[in-house]
Amino acid sequence: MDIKILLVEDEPSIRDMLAMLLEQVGFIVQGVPDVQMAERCLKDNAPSIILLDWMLPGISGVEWCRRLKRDKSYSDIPVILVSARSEEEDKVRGLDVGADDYICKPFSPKELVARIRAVLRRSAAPENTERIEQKGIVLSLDEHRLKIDDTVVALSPTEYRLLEFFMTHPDKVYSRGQLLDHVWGRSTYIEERTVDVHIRRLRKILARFQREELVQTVRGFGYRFSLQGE
Amino acid sequence: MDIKILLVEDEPSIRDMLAMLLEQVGFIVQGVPDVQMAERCLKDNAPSIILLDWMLPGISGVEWCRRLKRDKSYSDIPVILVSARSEEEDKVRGLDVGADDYICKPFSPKELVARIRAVLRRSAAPENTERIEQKGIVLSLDEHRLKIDDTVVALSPTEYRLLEFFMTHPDKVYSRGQLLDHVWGRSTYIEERTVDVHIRRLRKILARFQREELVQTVRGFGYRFSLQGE
DNA sequence: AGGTGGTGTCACGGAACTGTAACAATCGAC
DNA sequence: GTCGATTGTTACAGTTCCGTGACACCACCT
Repeated sequence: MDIKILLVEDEPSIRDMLAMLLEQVGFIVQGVPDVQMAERCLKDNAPSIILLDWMLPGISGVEWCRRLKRDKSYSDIPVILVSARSEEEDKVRGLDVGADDYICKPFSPKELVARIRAVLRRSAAPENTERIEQKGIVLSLDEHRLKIDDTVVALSPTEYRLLEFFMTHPDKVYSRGQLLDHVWGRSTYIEERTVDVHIRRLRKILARFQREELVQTVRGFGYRFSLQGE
Repeated sequence: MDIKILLVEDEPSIRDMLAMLLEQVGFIVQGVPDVQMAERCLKDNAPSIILLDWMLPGISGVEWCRRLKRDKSYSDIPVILVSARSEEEDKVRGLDVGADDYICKPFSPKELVARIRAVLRRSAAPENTERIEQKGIVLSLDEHRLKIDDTVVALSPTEYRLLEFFMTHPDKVYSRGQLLDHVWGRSTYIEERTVDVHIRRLRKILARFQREELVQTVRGFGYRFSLQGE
């Protein structure tokens, strides 16, 4: 899961330093010096979060933040305001422009990273409160628990995701590549044969409850989770 | 049904801004600069909720909150404490004093409104009594006390809040990040692994009463407080 | 000042998980 | 039936994840 940060900071030395720091932690950083450039990146790159300097030449960061948050199409991108001044008035004004967090220079790298993670964590994840039931197999997503015939069954994370995907997409054939995309996530590079092994592991578990036939092989294409027998 | 907010904040600019913000959302706001004025409003207006600045001239917000919560006739009015960043560490004390929630400047308007609604919803719900009981474990919320098998057990504030959260949200998996949000509060930036340590401490206490299995690890996702065994 | 309890962080080690290779079994076309 | 292609199965090593104890720091109390 790639996280793209749009870093808006006019002072080149600071910008570069921050970019380096953030890339080192694993983020993908696009650094720009002003709001004009930032707006272009916004459309092209769809950043996950914006790190925005308070003071900027031309349109200030605060002002841009306010506009962003008013704009329906961008208001859900979290913004962290970065301020040089550490004084009261900033905090006060920080309130009403809709920034999701606020950090004052000087700050420690650790604090910055932690705050970015916290903001991202918060803005993501509307709570998942579903419950899938098929053939006596009950997957309750919020409890993260699998029950077959009223018996609790332990699953490894991958097995769980694989089964979840199958149960939400029954009776349809998926190639190994598609399964990798959906269960492992797009940007992973894994041997397709690995899917076979996980299918095997899942089957082994289902076999304990005479549900082996649910996961079917479609030779030459992939696998299918079939509710109607055969 | 109109919701009346009593806003206690000494700094006029902040007070006005908050008042405007809240009125815009549809609340009725009465803003006052200190505790003396606040007490008068309390009697005249019967506010639905109090938004209380931490630092106030004369009697501090914290102190007043403590008194309010001791006073039977007012203890059921919910209080949200508002604190400047520098006082962030005092969060624990804030909740110990009986405040229903706590929010740090700077915060987004969205967050503030969300918290007000959440607190109101919570205090309106009749199910939120001052007592939670599960499996022989009794949390008396008003006393901040824990009893297991009729034995009083000492808990640190964090342990208490963690257990309280678990007991009010049983059988559901929470990631470390979600636990940080709910138990430590948003606007904290703490290492996620710290959650592990507190889980460990809580388990250690529960183990003294053969309740270890209540707190379960869900590998790759988080933790769960499970009432149904296994 | 010194003591105490609470808290966040770190480092270490062990356990669980997972990808891969290697081999066995099966299928389908001829 | 034979043969190549495809899939099933197993073992194993590398990696990730989690539990645990230790420790430093801070607020508070005496």
